[in-house]
Amino acid sequence: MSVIRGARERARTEVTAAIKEEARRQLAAEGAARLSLRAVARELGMASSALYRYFPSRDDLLTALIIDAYDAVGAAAEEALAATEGAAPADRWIGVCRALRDWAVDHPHEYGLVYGSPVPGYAAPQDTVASAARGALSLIAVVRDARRDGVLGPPQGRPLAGEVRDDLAALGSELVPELPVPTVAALVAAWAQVFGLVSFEVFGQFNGVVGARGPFFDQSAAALAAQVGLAPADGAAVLPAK
Amino acid sequence: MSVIRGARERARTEVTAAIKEEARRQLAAEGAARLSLRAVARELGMASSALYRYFPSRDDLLTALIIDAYDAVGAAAEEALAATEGAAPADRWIGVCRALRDWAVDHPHEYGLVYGSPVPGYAAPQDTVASAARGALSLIAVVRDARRDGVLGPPQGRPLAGEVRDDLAALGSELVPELPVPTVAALVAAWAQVFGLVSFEVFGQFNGVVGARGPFFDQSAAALAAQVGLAPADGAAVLPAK
DNA sequence: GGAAAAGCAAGAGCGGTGCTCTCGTTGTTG
DNA sequence: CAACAACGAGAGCACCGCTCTTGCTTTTCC
Repeated sequence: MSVIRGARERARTEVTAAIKEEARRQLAAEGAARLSLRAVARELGMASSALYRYFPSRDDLLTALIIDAYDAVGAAAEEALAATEGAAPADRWIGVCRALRDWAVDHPHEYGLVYGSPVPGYAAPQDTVASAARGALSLIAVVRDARRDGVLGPPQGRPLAGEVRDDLAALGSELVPELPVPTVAALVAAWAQVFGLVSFEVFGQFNGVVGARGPFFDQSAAALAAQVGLAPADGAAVLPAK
Repeated sequence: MSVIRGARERARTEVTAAIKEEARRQLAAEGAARLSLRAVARELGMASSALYRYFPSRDDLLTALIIDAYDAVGAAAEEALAATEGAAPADRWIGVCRALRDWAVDHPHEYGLVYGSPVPGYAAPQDTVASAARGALSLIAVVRDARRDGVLGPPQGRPLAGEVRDDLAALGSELVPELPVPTVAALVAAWAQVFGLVSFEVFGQFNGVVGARGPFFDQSAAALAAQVGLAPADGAAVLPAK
Protein backbone atom coordinates (compact mmCIF):
# COMPACT_ATOMS: atom_id res chain seq x y z
CA MET A 1 0.00 0.00 0.00
CA SER A 2 2.49 2.58 1.11
CA VAL A 3 5.35 1.06 -0.84
CA ILE A 4 6.54 3.40 -3.55
CA ARG A 5 7.11 1.23 -6.53
CA GLY A 6 8.89 3.06 -9.28
CA ALA A 7 10.67 6.29 -9.88
CA ARG A 8 7.63 7.62 -11.66
CA GLU A 9 5.32 7.04 -8.74
CA ARG A 10 7.86 8.48 -6.35
CA ALA A 11 8.24 11.59 -8.48
CA ARG A 12 4.50 11.99 -8.68
CA THR A 13 4.01 12.08 -4.93
CA GLU A 14 6.92 14.46 -4.56
CA VAL A 15 5.67 16.86 -7.19
CA THR A 16 2.16 16.69 -5.78
CA ALA A 17 3.51 17.57 -2.36
CA ALA A 18 5.60 20.40 -3.78
CA ILE A 19 2.59 21.86 -5.54
CA LYS A 20 0.51 21.75 -2.39
CA GLU A 21 3.34 23.24 -0.39
CA GLU A 22 3.82 26.16 -2.74
CA ALA A 23 0.09 26.65 -3.01
CA ARG A 24 -0.22 26.71 0.75
CA ARG A 25 2.57 29.28 0.87
CA GLN A 26 0.70 31.53 -1.52
CA LEU A 27 -2.55 30.89 0.30
CA ALA A 28 -1.05 31.96 3.60
CA ALA A 29 0.58 34.99 2.02
CA GLU A 30 -2.16 36.29 -0.21
CA GLY A 31 -5.36 34.49 0.57
CA ALA A 32 -7.44 32.01 -1.37
CA ALA A 33 -8.74 34.59 -3.83
CA ARG A 34 -5.24 35.46 -5.00
CA LEU A 35 -4.04 31.89 -5.29
CA SER A 36 -3.05 31.32 -8.91
CA LEU A 37 -2.22 28.04 -10.59
CA ARG A 38 0.09 29.77 -12.99
CA ALA A 39 1.97 31.46 -10.20
CA VAL A 40 2.41 28.15 -8.42
CA ALA A 41 3.71 26.55 -11.60
CA ARG A 42 5.98 29.52 -12.25
CA GLU A 43 7.46 29.30 -8.78
CA LEU A 44 8.07 25.61 -9.27
CA GLY A 45 9.69 26.16 -12.66
CA MET A 46 7.21 24.12 -14.57
CA ALA A 47 4.71 24.88 -17.28
CA SER A 48 1.26 25.73 -16.01
CA SER A 49 -0.28 23.07 -18.20
CA ALA A 50 1.85 20.39 -16.54
CA LEU A 51 0.23 21.19 -13.25
CA TYR A 52 -3.05 19.85 -14.53
CA ARG A 53 -1.54 16.38 -14.51
CA TYR A 54 -1.69 16.57 -10.74
CA PHE A 55 -4.80 18.62 -10.04
CA PRO A 56 -7.53 18.64 -12.65
CA SER A 57 -8.65 22.14 -11.72
CA ARG A 58 -8.00 25.01 -9.39
CA ASP A 59 -10.94 23.99 -7.28
CA ASP A 60 -9.43 20.55 -6.81
CA LEU A 61 -6.24 22.11 -5.56
CA LEU A 62 -8.25 24.24 -3.18
CA THR A 63 -10.15 21.20 -2.03
CA ALA A 64 -6.88 19.45 -1.25
CA LEU A 65 -5.79 22.49 0.75
CA ILE A 66 -9.13 22.51 2.54
CA ILE A 67 -8.69 18.90 3.58
CA ASP A 68 -5.17 19.62 4.76
CA ALA A 69 -6.40 22.60 6.74
CA TYR A 70 -9.13 20.54 8.37
CA ASP A 71 -6.56 17.94 9.27
CA ALA A 72 -4.22 20.55 10.67
CA VAL A 73 -6.82 22.15 12.88
CA GLY A 74 -8.06 18.73 13.87
CA ALA A 75 -4.57 17.64 14.78
CA ALA A 76 -4.10 20.74 16.90
CA ALA A 77 -7.29 19.96 18.76
CA GLU A 78 -6.36 16.32 19.24
CA GLU A 79 -2.97 17.31 20.54
CA ALA A 80 -4.54 19.57 23.12
CA LEU A 81 -6.94 16.80 24.02
CA ALA A 82 -4.11 14.37 24.64
CA ALA A 83 -2.03 16.94 26.50
CA THR A 84 -4.80 17.62 28.99
CA GLU A 85 -5.54 13.99 29.74
CA GLY A 86 -6.53 13.70 33.36
CA ALA A 87 -7.09 17.40 33.90
CA ALA A 88 -10.41 18.86 35.03
CA PRO A 89 -12.98 18.58 32.22
CA ALA A 90 -13.58 22.32 32.09
CA ASP A 91 -9.87 22.94 31.71
CA ARG A 92 -9.64 20.31 29.01
CA TRP A 93 -12.50 21.99 27.18
CA ILE A 94 -10.79 25.33 27.40
CA GLY A 95 -7.54 23.77 26.29
CA VAL A 96 -9.05 22.28 23.16
CA CYS A 97 -10.86 25.53 22.37
CA ARG A 98 -7.61 27.38 22.86
CA ALA A 99 -5.85 25.08 20.45
CA LEU A 100 -8.51 25.69 17.82
CA ARG A 101 -8.33 29.41 18.34
CA ASP A 102 -4.55 29.59 18.35
CA TRP A 103 -4.32 27.63 15.14
CA ALA A 104 -6.87 29.91 13.52
CA VAL A 105 -5.02 33.04 14.59
CA ASP A 106 -1.76 31.62 13.28
CA HIS A 107 -3.29 30.53 9.97
CA PRO A 108 -6.00 33.06 9.21
CA HIS A 109 -6.28 32.39 5.50
CA GLU A 110 -6.39 28.64 5.89
CA TYR A 111 -8.96 29.11 8.62
CA GLY A 112 -11.01 31.29 6.34
CA LEU A 113 -10.82 28.64 3.68
CA VAL A 114 -12.53 26.08 5.86
CA TYR A 115 -14.70 28.08 8.23
CA GLY A 116 -15.35 31.15 6.11
CA SER A 117 -17.65 31.46 3.16
CA PRO A 118 -17.27 28.46 0.88
CA VAL A 119 -15.28 29.76 -2.08
CA PRO A 120 -15.96 27.40 -4.97
CA GLY A 121 -19.41 26.47 -6.14
CA TYR A 122 -20.23 24.64 -2.96
CA ALA A 123 -17.82 21.92 -3.98
CA ALA A 124 -16.15 19.19 -2.00
CA PRO A 125 -18.96 17.74 0.02
CA GLN A 126 -17.88 14.21 0.77
CA ASP A 127 -14.11 14.12 0.74
CA THR A 128 -13.78 16.75 3.39
CA VAL A 129 -16.29 15.53 5.90
CA ALA A 130 -14.04 13.00 7.61
CA SER A 131 -11.28 15.53 8.12
CA ALA A 132 -13.76 18.22 9.05
CA ALA A 133 -15.10 16.15 11.91
CA ARG A 134 -11.80 15.88 13.73
CA GLY A 135 -12.04 19.22 15.47
CA ALA A 136 -15.55 18.58 16.66
CA LEU A 137 -14.67 15.08 17.82
CA SER A 138 -12.09 16.46 20.21
CA LEU A 139 -14.70 18.63 21.86
CA ILE A 140 -17.00 15.66 22.05
CA ALA A 141 -14.26 13.56 23.59
CA VAL A 142 -13.87 16.01 26.46
CA VAL A 143 -17.52 15.69 27.31
CA ARG A 144 -17.56 11.96 26.83
CA ASP A 145 -14.60 11.49 29.14
CA ALA A 146 -16.28 13.68 31.74
CA ARG A 147 -19.37 11.55 31.48
CA ARG A 148 -17.29 8.40 31.83
CA ASP A 149 -15.68 9.79 34.97
CA GLY A 150 -19.04 10.76 36.40
CA VAL A 151 -18.29 14.47 36.56
CA LEU A 152 -20.62 15.63 33.82
CA GLY A 153 -23.36 17.88 35.11
CA PRO A 154 -26.60 18.74 33.37
CA PRO A 155 -26.37 21.35 30.63
CA GLN A 156 -27.69 24.83 31.24
CA GLY A 157 -30.74 26.02 29.43
CA ARG A 158 -34.38 25.24 29.15
CA PRO A 159 -35.88 21.85 28.32
CA LEU A 160 -35.59 20.96 24.68
CA ALA A 161 -38.43 21.56 22.31
CA GLY A 162 -39.79 18.31 20.94
CA GLU A 163 -38.55 18.68 17.41
CA VAL A 164 -35.06 19.54 18.50
CA ARG A 165 -35.03 16.67 20.92
CA ASP A 166 -36.02 14.11 18.30
CA ASP A 167 -33.52 15.49 15.85
CA LEU A 168 -30.56 15.46 18.19
CA ALA A 169 -31.56 12.15 19.74
CA ALA A 170 -31.01 10.61 16.33
CA LEU A 171 -27.66 12.31 15.99
CA GLY A 172 -26.58 11.37 19.49
CA SER A 173 -27.59 7.75 19.23
CA GLU A 174 -25.29 7.15 16.30
CA LEU A 175 -22.45 9.31 17.52
CA VAL A 176 -22.37 9.44 21.30
CA PRO A 177 -25.17 7.22 22.65
CA GLU A 178 -23.90 7.55 26.19
CA LEU A 179 -24.64 11.28 26.34
CA PRO A 180 -28.05 12.66 27.30
CA VAL A 181 -29.87 14.41 24.51
CA PRO A 182 -29.83 17.85 26.14
CA THR A 183 -26.08 17.53 26.47
CA VAL A 184 -25.82 16.72 22.79
CA ALA A 185 -27.86 19.79 21.97
CA ALA A 186 -25.74 22.03 24.16
CA LEU A 187 -22.61 20.49 22.70
CA VAL A 188 -23.57 21.14 19.12
CA ALA A 189 -24.51 24.70 19.95
CA ALA A 190 -21.30 25.25 21.86
CA TRP A 191 -19.34 23.81 18.97
CA ALA A 192 -20.78 26.41 16.61
CA GLN A 193 -20.40 29.16 19.17
CA VAL A 194 -16.72 28.45 19.70
CA PHE A 195 -16.15 29.01 16.02
CA GLY A 196 -18.26 32.13 16.17
CA LEU A 197 -15.83 33.55 18.67
CA VAL A 198 -12.85 32.44 16.62
CA SER A 199 -14.28 33.73 13.36
CA PHE A 200 -15.07 37.14 14.78
CA GLU A 201 -11.53 37.44 16.01
CA VAL A 202 -9.86 36.16 12.85
CA PHE A 203 -12.13 37.99 10.44
CA GLY A 204 -11.71 41.30 12.19
CA GLN A 205 -15.14 41.76 13.69
CA PHE A 206 -13.54 42.35 17.08
CA ASN A 207 -11.35 45.16 15.75
CA GLY A 208 -11.90 48.15 17.94
CA VAL A 209 -14.25 46.17 20.16
CA VAL A 210 -12.25 43.62 22.06
CA GLY A 211 -8.63 44.31 22.92
CA ALA A 212 -7.52 41.45 25.11
CA ARG A 213 -8.58 38.78 22.68
CA GLY A 214 -6.86 35.83 24.31
CA PRO A 215 -8.21 36.31 27.82
CA PHE A 216 -11.61 37.17 26.45
CA PHE A 217 -11.67 33.98 24.45
CA ASP A 218 -10.68 31.91 27.47
CA GLN A 219 -13.39 33.56 29.49
CA SER A 220 -16.00 32.80 26.86
CA ALA A 221 -14.78 29.26 26.38
CA ALA A 222 -15.11 28.70 30.12
CA ALA A 223 -18.69 29.90 30.00
CA LEU A 224 -19.38 27.49 27.16
CA ALA A 225 -17.88 24.66 29.17
CA ALA A 226 -20.29 25.41 31.96
CA GLN A 227 -23.10 25.51 29.47
CA VAL A 228 -22.54 21.95 28.31
CA GLY A 229 -22.29 20.73 31.89
CA LEU A 230 -18.57 20.79 32.56
CA ALA A 231 -18.26 22.26 36.03
CA PRO A 232 -15.26 24.49 36.52
CA ALA A 233 -12.60 23.31 38.92
CA ASP A 234 -13.77 24.63 42.26
CA GLY A 235 -10.30 25.30 43.58
CA ALA A 236 -9.03 27.72 41.00
CA ALA A 237 -10.37 31.23 41.35
CA VAL A 238 -9.69 32.10 37.77
CA LEU A 239 -8.48 29.95 34.94
CA PRO A 240 -4.73 30.10 34.47
CA ALA A 241 -3.69 32.32 31.60
CA LYS A 242 -1.94 30.80 28.58
CA MET B 1 -28.40 67.91 -0.16
CA SER B 2 -30.76 65.32 -1.50
CA VAL B 3 -31.96 67.51 -4.35
CA ILE B 4 -30.94 66.09 -7.68
CA ARG B 5 -29.81 69.04 -9.66
CA GLY B 6 -29.27 68.22 -13.28
CA ALA B 7 -29.98 65.46 -15.71
CA ARG B 8 -26.38 64.36 -15.47
CA GLU B 9 -26.48 63.93 -11.74
CA ARG B 10 -29.77 62.13 -11.94
CA ALA B 11 -28.43 59.77 -14.56
CA ARG B 12 -25.38 59.09 -12.46
CA THR B 13 -27.35 57.98 -9.44
CA GLU B 14 -29.58 55.84 -11.60
CA VAL B 15 -26.72 54.13 -13.37
CA THR B 16 -24.92 53.61 -10.08
CA ALA B 17 -28.01 51.97 -8.65
CA ALA B 18 -28.45 49.81 -11.73
CA ILE B 19 -24.86 48.61 -11.50
CA LYS B 20 -25.25 47.72 -7.86
CA GLU B 21 -28.53 45.99 -8.54
CA GLU B 22 -27.12 43.84 -11.31
CA ALA B 23 -24.01 43.14 -9.27
CA ARG B 24 -26.12 42.07 -6.33
CA ARG B 25 -28.05 39.80 -8.65
CA GLN B 26 -24.88 38.10 -9.80
CA LEU B 27 -23.60 37.97 -6.26
CA ALA B 28 -26.71 36.20 -5.07
CA ALA B 29 -26.64 33.83 -8.02
CA GLU B 30 -22.98 32.94 -8.26
CA GLY B 31 -21.19 34.21 -5.21
CA ALA B 32 -18.65 36.93 -4.69
CA ALA B 33 -15.83 35.01 -6.31
CA ARG B 34 -17.66 34.78 -9.61
CA LEU B 35 -18.81 38.38 -9.68
CA SER B 36 -17.35 39.96 -12.81
CA LEU B 37 -17.30 43.61 -13.74
CA ARG B 38 -17.39 42.77 -17.41
CA ALA B 39 -20.42 40.55 -16.97
CA VAL B 40 -22.23 43.31 -15.11
CA ALA B 41 -21.42 45.78 -17.84
CA ARG B 42 -22.46 43.29 -20.51
CA GLU B 43 -25.78 42.71 -18.84
CA LEU B 44 -26.36 46.44 -18.64
CA GLY B 45 -25.44 46.93 -22.29
CA MET B 46 -22.53 49.20 -21.62
CA ALA B 47 -18.81 48.98 -22.23
CA SER B 48 -16.87 47.52 -19.35
CA SER B 49 -14.59 50.53 -19.30
CA ALA B 50 -17.54 52.84 -18.74
CA LEU B 51 -18.28 51.07 -15.51
CA TYR B 52 -15.08 52.44 -14.04
CA ARG B 53 -16.61 55.91 -14.05
CA TYR B 54 -18.87 54.69 -11.27
CA PHE B 55 -16.69 52.30 -9.33
CA PRO B 56 -12.94 52.75 -9.54
CA SER B 57 -12.29 49.06 -9.05
CA ARG B 58 -13.94 45.73 -8.47
CA ASP B 59 -13.08 45.93 -4.81
CA ASP B 60 -14.92 49.23 -4.54
CA LEU B 61 -18.01 47.66 -6.03
CA LEU B 62 -17.70 44.83 -3.56
CA THR B 63 -17.28 47.29 -0.75
CA ALA B 64 -20.48 49.02 -1.78
CA LEU B 65 -22.26 45.68 -1.76
CA ILE B 66 -20.79 44.92 1.65
CA ILE B 67 -22.15 48.16 3.06
CA ASP B 68 -25.54 47.44 1.53
CA ALA B 69 -25.52 43.97 3.02
CA TYR B 70 -24.62 45.29 6.44
CA ASP B 71 -27.43 47.79 6.16
CA ALA B 72 -29.88 45.12 5.06
CA VAL B 73 -29.08 42.78 7.90
CA GLY B 74 -29.06 45.71 10.30
CA ALA B 75 -32.44 46.83 9.06
CA ALA B 76 -33.83 43.34 9.54
CA ALA B 77 -32.59 43.33 13.11
CA GLU B 78 -33.96 46.79 13.82
CA GLU B 79 -37.30 45.80 12.40
CA ALA B 80 -37.48 42.82 14.70
CA LEU B 81 -36.44 45.05 17.57
CA ALA B 82 -39.26 47.47 16.89
CA ALA B 83 -41.78 44.72 16.31
CA THR B 84 -41.13 43.16 19.71
CA GLU B 85 -41.35 46.40 21.64
CA GLY B 86 -42.86 45.65 25.01
CA ALA B 87 -42.43 41.89 24.81
CA ALA B 88 -40.43 39.91 27.34
CA PRO B 89 -36.72 40.66 26.95
CA ALA B 90 -35.80 37.06 26.26
CA ASP B 91 -38.39 36.90 23.51
CA ARG B 92 -37.12 40.14 22.05
CA TRP B 93 -33.60 38.73 22.06
CA ILE B 94 -34.77 35.61 20.29
CA GLY B 95 -36.73 37.71 17.84
CA VAL B 96 -33.75 39.80 16.87
CA CYS B 97 -31.54 36.72 16.58
CA ARG B 98 -34.18 35.10 14.44
CA ALA B 99 -34.27 38.10 12.14
CA LEU B 100 -30.51 37.96 11.70
CA ARG B 101 -30.62 34.26 11.02
CA ASP B 102 -33.53 34.42 8.62
CA TRP B 103 -31.90 37.15 6.61
CA ALA B 104 -28.70 35.16 6.42
CA VAL B 105 -30.49 32.02 5.27
CA ASP B 106 -32.32 34.03 2.61
CA HIS B 107 -29.18 35.80 1.41
CA PRO B 108 -26.35 33.31 1.89
CA HIS B 109 -23.88 34.89 -0.48
CA GLU B 110 -24.40 38.38 0.83
CA TYR B 111 -24.08 37.00 4.33
CA GLY B 112 -20.85 35.31 3.38
CA LEU B 113 -19.59 38.57 1.99
CA VAL B 114 -19.89 40.31 5.32
CA TYR B 115 -19.49 37.57 7.91
CA GLY B 116 -17.35 35.12 5.97
CA SER B 117 -13.70 35.37 5.18
CA PRO B 118 -12.86 38.90 4.03
CA VAL B 119 -12.42 38.60 0.26
CA PRO B 120 -10.40 41.63 -0.85
CA GLY B 121 -7.04 42.52 0.63
CA TYR B 122 -8.52 43.37 3.97
CA ALA B 123 -10.04 46.47 2.43
CA ALA B 124 -12.86 48.68 3.54
CA PRO B 125 -12.08 49.34 7.16
CA GLN B 126 -13.75 52.61 7.95
CA ASP B 127 -16.66 53.03 5.58
CA THR B 128 -18.29 49.83 6.66
CA VAL B 129 -18.03 50.13 10.41
CA ALA B 130 -21.09 52.30 10.91
CA SER B 131 -23.28 49.97 8.89
CA ALA B 132 -21.69 46.93 10.44
CA ALA B 133 -22.63 48.06 13.92
CA ARG B 134 -26.34 48.15 13.28
CA GLY B 135 -26.91 44.46 13.84
CA ALA B 136 -24.99 44.46 17.07
CA LEU B 137 -26.73 47.59 18.28
CA SER B 138 -30.10 45.88 18.08
CA LEU B 139 -28.90 43.14 20.35
CA ILE B 140 -27.52 45.74 22.71
CA ALA B 141 -30.80 47.61 22.67
CA VAL B 142 -32.67 44.55 23.90
CA VAL B 143 -30.40 44.30 26.90
CA ARG B 144 -30.41 48.03 27.54
CA ASP B 145 -34.20 48.13 27.50
CA ALA B 146 -34.31 45.20 29.90
CA ARG B 147 -31.94 47.04 32.19
CA ARG B 148 -34.06 50.17 31.96
CA ASP B 149 -37.15 48.18 32.90
CA GLY B 150 -35.36 46.57 35.81
CA VAL B 151 -35.69 43.04 34.51
CA LEU B 152 -32.07 42.41 33.66
CA GLY B 153 -30.54 39.66 35.75
CA PRO B 154 -26.85 38.97 36.25
CA PRO B 155 -25.09 37.20 33.41
CA GLN B 156 -24.12 33.58 33.80
CA GLY B 157 -20.49 32.63 34.07
CA ARG B 158 -17.57 33.10 36.34
CA PRO B 159 -16.22 36.43 37.52
CA LEU B 160 -14.25 38.25 34.89
CA ALA B 161 -10.49 38.03 34.77
CA GLY B 162 -8.88 41.39 35.45
CA GLU B 163 -7.60 42.06 31.97
CA VAL B 164 -10.92 41.26 30.36
CA ARG B 165 -12.70 43.40 32.88
CA ASP B 166 -10.55 46.45 32.21
CA ASP B 167 -10.84 45.98 28.51
CA LEU B 168 -14.60 45.69 28.38
CA ALA B 169 -15.11 48.37 30.99
CA ALA B 170 -13.54 50.78 28.55
CA LEU B 171 -15.76 49.55 25.75
CA GLY B 172 -18.88 49.64 27.89
CA SER B 173 -18.27 53.10 29.27
CA GLU B 174 -18.30 54.64 25.83
CA LEU B 175 -21.04 52.52 24.38
CA VAL B 176 -23.46 51.43 27.10
CA PRO B 177 -22.34 52.96 30.41
CA GLU B 178 -25.49 51.83 32.14
CA LEU B 179 -24.68 48.15 31.76
CA PRO B 180 -22.51 46.26 34.25
CA VAL B 181 -19.18 45.13 32.89
CA PRO B 182 -19.91 41.39 33.19
CA THR B 183 -23.06 41.96 31.18
CA VAL B 184 -21.03 43.72 28.50
CA ALA B 185 -18.66 40.79 28.39
CA ALA B 186 -21.46 38.27 28.12
CA LEU B 187 -23.10 40.40 25.47
CA VAL B 188 -20.05 40.62 23.27
CA ALA B 189 -19.51 36.89 23.56
CA ALA B 190 -23.16 36.16 22.81
CA TRP B 191 -22.99 38.47 19.82
CA ALA B 192 -20.16 36.46 18.33
CA GLN B 193 -21.81 33.18 19.26
CA VAL B 194 -25.07 34.07 17.53
CA PHE B 195 -23.15 34.53 14.32
CA GLY B 196 -21.32 31.30 14.96
CA LEU B 197 -24.64 29.50 14.91
CA VAL B 198 -25.75 31.39 11.82
CA SER B 199 -22.50 30.85 9.97
CA PHE B 200 -22.46 27.13 10.65
CA GLU B 201 -25.94 26.84 9.26
CA VAL B 202 -25.38 29.05 6.22
CA PHE B 203 -21.94 27.70 5.40
CA GLY B 204 -23.06 24.10 5.56
CA GLN B 205 -21.30 22.95 8.70
CA PHE B 206 -24.60 21.66 10.04
CA ASN B 207 -25.20 19.50 6.98
CA GLY B 208 -25.86 16.01 8.18
CA VAL B 209 -25.63 17.13 11.78
CA VAL B 210 -28.61 19.28 12.59
CA GLY B 211 -31.87 18.74 10.79
CA ALA B 212 -34.38 21.02 12.43
CA ARG B 213 -32.26 24.13 11.98
CA GLY B 214 -34.90 26.70 12.87
CA PRO B 215 -36.01 25.22 16.19
CA PHE B 216 -32.44 24.42 17.06
CA PHE B 217 -31.44 27.99 16.46
CA ASP B 218 -34.27 29.29 18.57
CA GLN B 219 -33.29 26.93 21.34
CA SER B 220 -29.68 28.09 21.22
CA ALA B 221 -30.66 31.75 21.03
CA ALA B 222 -32.80 31.29 24.11
CA ALA B 223 -29.83 29.84 25.96
CA LEU B 224 -27.75 32.81 24.91
CA ALA B 225 -30.43 35.17 26.19
CA ALA B 226 -30.23 33.49 29.56
CA GLN B 227 -26.49 33.79 29.46
CA VAL B 228 -26.55 37.56 29.18
CA GLY B 229 -29.09 37.83 31.98
CA LEU B 230 -32.39 37.94 30.14
CA ALA B 231 -34.66 35.66 32.13
CA PRO B 232 -37.11 33.69 30.01
CA ALA B 233 -40.78 34.44 30.48
CA ASP B 234 -41.77 32.18 33.34
CA GLY B 235 -45.22 31.50 32.01
CA ALA B 236 -44.40 29.95 28.70
CA ALA B 237 -43.24 26.37 28.88
CA VAL B 238 -41.44 26.52 25.61
CA LEU B 239 -40.83 29.48 23.35
CA PRO B 240 -43.47 29.81 20.67
CA ALA B 241 -42.31 28.66 17.29
CA LYS B 242 -42.19 31.27 14.52
C1' DG C 1 -24.73 83.10 -26.32
C1' DG C 2 -20.47 80.96 -27.04
C1' DA C 3 -16.11 79.14 -25.51
C1' DA C 4 -13.75 76.45 -22.07
C1' DA C 5 -14.05 72.76 -18.86
C1' DA C 6 -15.60 68.67 -17.06
C1' DG C 7 -18.15 64.31 -17.29
C1' DC C 8 -19.14 60.43 -19.99
C1' DA C 9 -19.27 56.20 -23.32
C1' DA C 10 -16.80 53.33 -26.23
C1' DG C 11 -12.97 50.96 -28.26
C1' DA C 12 -8.37 49.08 -28.30
C1' DG C 13 -5.05 47.09 -25.73
C1' DC C 14 -2.00 45.15 -21.80
C1' DG C 15 -0.91 41.59 -18.69
C1' DG C 16 -2.96 38.19 -16.17
C1' DT C 17 -6.00 34.06 -15.34
C1' DG C 18 -8.09 29.00 -15.79
C1' DC C 19 -8.14 25.55 -18.92
C1' DT C 20 -7.56 22.62 -23.40
C1' DC C 21 -5.11 20.52 -27.08
C1' DT C 22 -1.29 18.87 -29.37
C1' DC C 23 3.21 17.09 -29.74
C1' DG C 24 7.54 15.25 -28.56
C1' DT C 25 9.82 12.63 -24.63
C1' DT C 26 10.38 9.27 -21.05
C1' DG C 27 9.46 5.65 -17.84
C1' DT C 28 6.73 1.24 -17.38
C1' DT C 29 5.30 -3.18 -18.82
C1' DG C 30 3.97 -7.17 -21.67
C1' DC D 1 12.18 -4.67 -27.78
C1' DA D 2 7.93 -2.77 -28.73
C1' DA D 3 3.53 -0.97 -27.24
C1' DC D 4 1.68 1.92 -23.98
C1' DA D 5 0.71 5.20 -20.61
C1' DA D 6 2.28 9.06 -18.09
C1' DC D 7 4.51 13.28 -18.51
C1' DG D 8 6.38 18.21 -19.68
C1' DA D 9 6.13 22.03 -22.61
C1' DG D 10 4.19 25.15 -25.80
C1' DA D 11 0.51 27.42 -28.26
C1' DG D 12 -3.84 29.04 -27.94
C1' DC D 13 -8.77 30.21 -26.39
C1' DA D 14 -11.89 32.87 -23.74
C1' DC D 15 -12.23 35.57 -19.97
C1' DC D 16 -10.76 38.79 -16.41
C1' DG D 17 -9.41 43.64 -14.13
C1' DC D 18 -7.75 47.74 -15.54
C1' DT D 19 -5.69 51.77 -18.42
C1' DC D 20 -5.45 54.92 -22.15
C1' DT D 21 -7.09 57.37 -25.90
C1' DT D 22 -10.67 59.28 -28.73
C1' DG D 23 -14.83 61.48 -29.65
C1' DC D 24 -19.22 63.38 -27.74
C1' DT D 25 -22.39 65.69 -24.51
C1' DT D 26 -23.47 68.31 -20.62
C1' DT D 27 -22.29 71.81 -17.50
C1' DT D 28 -20.01 76.04 -16.27
C1' DC D 29 -18.14 80.47 -16.74
C1' DC D 30 -17.02 84.83 -19.12
